[in-house]
Amino acid sequence: MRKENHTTFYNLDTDKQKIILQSAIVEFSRQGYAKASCNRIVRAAGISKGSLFQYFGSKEGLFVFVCDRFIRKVKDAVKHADVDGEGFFALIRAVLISGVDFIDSYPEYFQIYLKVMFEQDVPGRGEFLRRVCLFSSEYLGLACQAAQESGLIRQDVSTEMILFSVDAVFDKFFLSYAGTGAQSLVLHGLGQSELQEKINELVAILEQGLARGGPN
Amino acid sequence: MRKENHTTFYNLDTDKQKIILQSAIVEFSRQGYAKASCNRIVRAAGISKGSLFQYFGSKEGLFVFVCDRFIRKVKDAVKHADVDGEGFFALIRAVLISGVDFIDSYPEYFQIYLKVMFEQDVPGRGEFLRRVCLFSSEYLGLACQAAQESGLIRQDVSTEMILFSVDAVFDKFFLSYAGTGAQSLVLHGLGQSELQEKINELVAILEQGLARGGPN
DNA sequence: GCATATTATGACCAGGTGGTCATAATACCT
DNA sequence: AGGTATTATGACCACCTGGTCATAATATGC
Repeated sequence: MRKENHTTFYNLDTDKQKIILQSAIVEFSRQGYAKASCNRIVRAAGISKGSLFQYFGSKEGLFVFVCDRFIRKVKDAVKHADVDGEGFFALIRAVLISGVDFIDSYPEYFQIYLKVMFEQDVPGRGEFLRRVCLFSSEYLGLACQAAQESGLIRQDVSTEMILFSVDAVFDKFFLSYAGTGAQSLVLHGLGQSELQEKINELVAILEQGLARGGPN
Repeated sequence: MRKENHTTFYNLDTDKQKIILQSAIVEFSRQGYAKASCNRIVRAAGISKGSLFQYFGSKEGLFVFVCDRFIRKVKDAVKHADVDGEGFFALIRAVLISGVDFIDSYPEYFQIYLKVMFEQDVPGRGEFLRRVCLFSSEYLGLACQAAQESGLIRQDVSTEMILFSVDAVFDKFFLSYAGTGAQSLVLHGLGQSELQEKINELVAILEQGLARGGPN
């Protein structure tokens, strides 16, 4: 594998950089890693194959480059998410809303994330997932623990299982919103207020459970 | 595409049939549809390429054949699942347990299901998922509705969202159990009693919610 | 034993893949 | 303008893919 030369890539017009990156992102988001074709990427970007390999060295190098950009976007999104109100369930709401925002802003990136999640032999898969999910396992995990300790949520089940339940709801919610798979619940294309209504229902269930009767 | 000839396949020794099928199942479970290689399958099965195409006509034909077997196993599993006890949450427990049983019995089939779930351009994907998930969308959906109507579970949220929540927990539970992805909760390799304990916790959360205090 | 029908085989095909590299084009400096 | 360093290009490579088919092997019927 020839060594990549990111410098040459960065010397390009910003527009051309964007076109190339976007072509790669679209291809990876549609095909995942293994099925993605460098030929299609260069065709879409309007550059020669030699150039692509000059910039990124290999298919793997290009993919890692794209993933780095992705991670950067995720970090930005997490940083700028603001929790509206106090308490554990306000946090849950905030995460749901900022997740939806992220999918709206970068739908292709989200697709790449999903593809990588369920594809084997993707270069850097482990590290990539770890970094993307860092939020869940660390930030959210700590939040659950803190909420338990301060008595905001029940203490008679393990923090592990609390986090698991919250994650489960998040995962399926975002998956439904992105419209992937044969989902029963249609979230994609809903208006702001309708979506808010769905979130309220979901948090109500998470908070008070499915059993009959109110929260107390 | 030459027409397939299942008859010729069925005329084979039962053992040879099993070897061929198993080779295909293993390949599809590891690689999904697109990445799966007919060459690898025939090599693993110890038959010639021509024979495989004689039996099944095409890669797609082979895949559909494998999927049919899968569907049959799912139907059997659903049929033989017995609900221990009464009420909505006994049903939830039963589904979790029989799901775990299925994954133990047919781990490769479950992997194929996961792969198909998140892969595009898989022949018969839509119908396959519909048939596998028929249980969720129909049986379980009706059960939720019935439980609401008879007052077993709360009525102030939509049936749709109830089913959504239950599905979310199921999906992540089975995914964790199968050990796919970078899961925080380790379920795979747990003993019977430890697993039962996890299920109890999970159902408790589903039933009573995360908020402080008991179910009433 | 012979003739016929069925089944097995793998060399072969067109097309796609990631990757290379001699050559051409361009930019830059004096 | 001339010379040098950088960048762009696409024909080409080895390899793999799903699929075919003439031929060989085998089973069957008489």
